[in-house]
Amino acid sequence: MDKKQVPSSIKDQQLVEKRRNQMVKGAVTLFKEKGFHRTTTREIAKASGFSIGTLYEYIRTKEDVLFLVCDSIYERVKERMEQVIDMDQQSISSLKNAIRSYFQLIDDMQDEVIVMYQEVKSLPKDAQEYVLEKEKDMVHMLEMVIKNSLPYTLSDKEMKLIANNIFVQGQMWSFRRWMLQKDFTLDEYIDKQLNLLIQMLKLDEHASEMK
Amino acid sequence: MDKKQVPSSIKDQQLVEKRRNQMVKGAVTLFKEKGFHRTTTREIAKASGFSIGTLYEYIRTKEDVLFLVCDSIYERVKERMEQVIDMDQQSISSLKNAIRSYFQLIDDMQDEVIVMYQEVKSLPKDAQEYVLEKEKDMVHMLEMVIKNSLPYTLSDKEMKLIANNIFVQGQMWSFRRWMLQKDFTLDEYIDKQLNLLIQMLKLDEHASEMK
Amino acid sequence: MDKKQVPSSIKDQQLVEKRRNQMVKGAVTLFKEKGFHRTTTREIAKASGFSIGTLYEYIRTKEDVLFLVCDSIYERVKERMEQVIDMDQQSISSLKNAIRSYFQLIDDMQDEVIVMYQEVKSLPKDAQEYVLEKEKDMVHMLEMVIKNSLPYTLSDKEMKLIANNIFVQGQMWSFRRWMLQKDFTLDEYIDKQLNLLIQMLKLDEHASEMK
Amino acid sequence: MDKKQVPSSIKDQQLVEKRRNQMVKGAVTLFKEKGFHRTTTREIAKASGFSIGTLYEYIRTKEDVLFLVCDSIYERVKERMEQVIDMDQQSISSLKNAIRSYFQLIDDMQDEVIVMYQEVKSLPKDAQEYVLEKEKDMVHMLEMVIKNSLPYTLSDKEMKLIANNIFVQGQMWSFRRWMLQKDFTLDEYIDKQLNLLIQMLKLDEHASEMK
DNA sequence: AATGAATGAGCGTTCATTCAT
DNA sequence: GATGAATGAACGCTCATTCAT
Repeated sequence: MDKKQVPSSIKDQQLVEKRRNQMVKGAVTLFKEKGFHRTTTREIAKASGFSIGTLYEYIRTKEDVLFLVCDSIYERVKERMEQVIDMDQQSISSLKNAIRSYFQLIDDMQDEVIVMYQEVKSLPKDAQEYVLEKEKDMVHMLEMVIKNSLPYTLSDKEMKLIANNIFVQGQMWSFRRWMLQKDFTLDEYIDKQLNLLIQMLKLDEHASEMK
Repeated sequence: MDKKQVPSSIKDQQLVEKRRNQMVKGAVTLFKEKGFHRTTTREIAKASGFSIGTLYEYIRTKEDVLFLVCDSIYERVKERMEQVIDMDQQSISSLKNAIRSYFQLIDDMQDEVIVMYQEVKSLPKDAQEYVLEKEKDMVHMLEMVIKNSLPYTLSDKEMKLIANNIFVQGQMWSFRRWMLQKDFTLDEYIDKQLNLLIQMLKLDEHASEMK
Repeated sequence: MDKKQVPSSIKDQQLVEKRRNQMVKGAVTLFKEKGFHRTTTREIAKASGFSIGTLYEYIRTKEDVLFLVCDSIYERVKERMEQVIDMDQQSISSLKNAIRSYFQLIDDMQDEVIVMYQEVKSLPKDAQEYVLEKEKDMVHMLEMVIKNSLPYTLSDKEMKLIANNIFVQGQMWSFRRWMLQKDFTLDEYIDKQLNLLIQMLKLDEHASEMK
Repeated sequence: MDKKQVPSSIKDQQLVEKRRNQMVKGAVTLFKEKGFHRTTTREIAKASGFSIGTLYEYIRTKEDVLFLVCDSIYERVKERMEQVIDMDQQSISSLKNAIRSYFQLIDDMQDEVIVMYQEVKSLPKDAQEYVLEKEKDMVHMLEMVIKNSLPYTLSDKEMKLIANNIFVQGQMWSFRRWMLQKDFTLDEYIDKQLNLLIQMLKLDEHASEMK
């Protein structure tokens, strides 16, 4: 549950931060293109703008790079979700806005989402658990948004299920792009998914009442 | 769209078939355990019950094995879907049955679904497209089922979206098992997803009318 | 105490034997010239007459090569000692012959002795113990020879000490060659060491009596 | 034969001396534990209490450290031998005392002896020769002690041989500790070796006469 | 004089693939 | 048709050394 640390032999923490950002940026592109396993450490180093030796001053193993990438993605997703999701608001439109924002966020970070999606399983067990924990947090955020926006209550299980559905529908936009993105624009996709959601939650009727 | 061919240097087609079945059976287990990249051709040969030399009489590259595996999985999934999904029936309960069957099928083939899910991207581009085409077929089957079962019509796009949602909800049961399978039994999961679907499609009211 | 086994992925045991002999032969020369650490696996492969890939079909790690080298040296030394040392004979001249043979053997295998001497400590702990055990056996052989040849008895400790002294004096001929071999010919060295030994054991007086 | 110099870019000779002492002290411990090759320059720097950059201000190469270590060990051994060995005394007991002191000295410096023993061969050729020269000096000291203590004369070659034997018997106490030190206490070892020596030199009879 | 980030040649090892038997 | 020994390109990683600060 604690912030998992990847040790570095460099002392200057600011530099570590900076170099790792370069690294993650370079690695995401590569991982997206060829996957984690087909990407070599030398390629990562090159894409990051430094030598293989320098790369290894900031990580211990290739898997550390993957962890850093995953961690950074989640961090950024979570950060943006927090900015965008107002969990106090209690209205259908705030729910819609939150979900719309989440979908837009996923669209923004398509490459990252795809990488995460396909490569988490290449992480060592403990890193995998750490990352999964973060995913739970994010699903939980969606859960809260729905809960607070509904004019009625749902069982915990139902909440959980719906949150998972939405969460996966977001990711689906990225990893099933070959199927979806030639038939839908992002806005279309969002609108249609929201409509279905609204129907599912029977919010259309209430909407008139509340609005 | 044609049946993609993996060439073999062995003439006897029956033997080729037989050996490849052994191969797929052995490989699935290995891929499931350690993923495609961490599995060696020697391990595949051993698990298949023949030597590395023999393995290469029936395939050209390691990726051929992956293709064979993916192809076989899709074939089996599709086959079972065809058995189970009656696309002529026009009723809510037949819709429910179809989807229930699909979810059960996914539960049955969890390991295979995960392998497919995580390794398709390791396939060469052309094999990837071939396999994706099969996935489209399967989504299309779901689409047809819904279409035929609805007492009203939906736009093609909506149909497609709903079919994709259901399709992914099925897969989600496998690849998000760490999140879902400790909170839900399979039946619970199916029931709740079906309820949500029914609500979403506003079939609950019609249900009384129709049945 | 068991014959420690280095596993090979090659099945044909005769071939394994043959290849490992090539390997040991090539490696000894290299290790003598540059030491274990400065010798690369590629150099070993080349000196053995096969590719790096083939090398690794017959061993697991570089340290295995060192172990094979050490083991083979001890095996050969021991074998020759057994041939040469007649432990039943009870006479001063048989003692002399035995020790003379041992010294000649060491001279023959100078390179090997030096390698063993300098590199055992690079072996993994368990291999080290195994090899040391063999050394004990050899010292023990010397002990027996002395014991059987003496017309009087010595305490076990004294026997052990003398055997160790002789054993090390043998090795000394190799690893202090820079000091000894420009002042002594082998025969001179042997004669003088034997004389000292005879005096030490007070065998010169008895000699007249016995002979 | 000259004092071999390791150049430093630092001018202040006192500082050079001081830093190199730190360096040697740190390095001996490390070499003892893991050998020269398995010890990294970073570890040496750390154990010496300064940074890797600073380390390289006082040496040119890693091998320089090894040379400094070997040199320092020999210096200390020689120094102590000089303190302890009275080369003017002419008696058996002074011979015994000298050799006893030498053995005790070796016991004191076991780790250092082992380091020296196993790593000299890693020194560059010229440094090796320089160090070997020092060893010759030490053997020569033993030679002188024996020569002066004997009531009769021996040929130079015999002297040399005996001195070498004693020298190596000393070292043997360290590098064959696994064999000797569980069977002998240091005093036992010394006593027994001395007895054998006395017998070898036929000093037991003379002893009564002289003393 | 001291630091430590950067470098890259070079290491040990793996494994997909080939081909003589 | 089956075997498995042989190959070598390529990988992940290390570490002695340099040099700007």
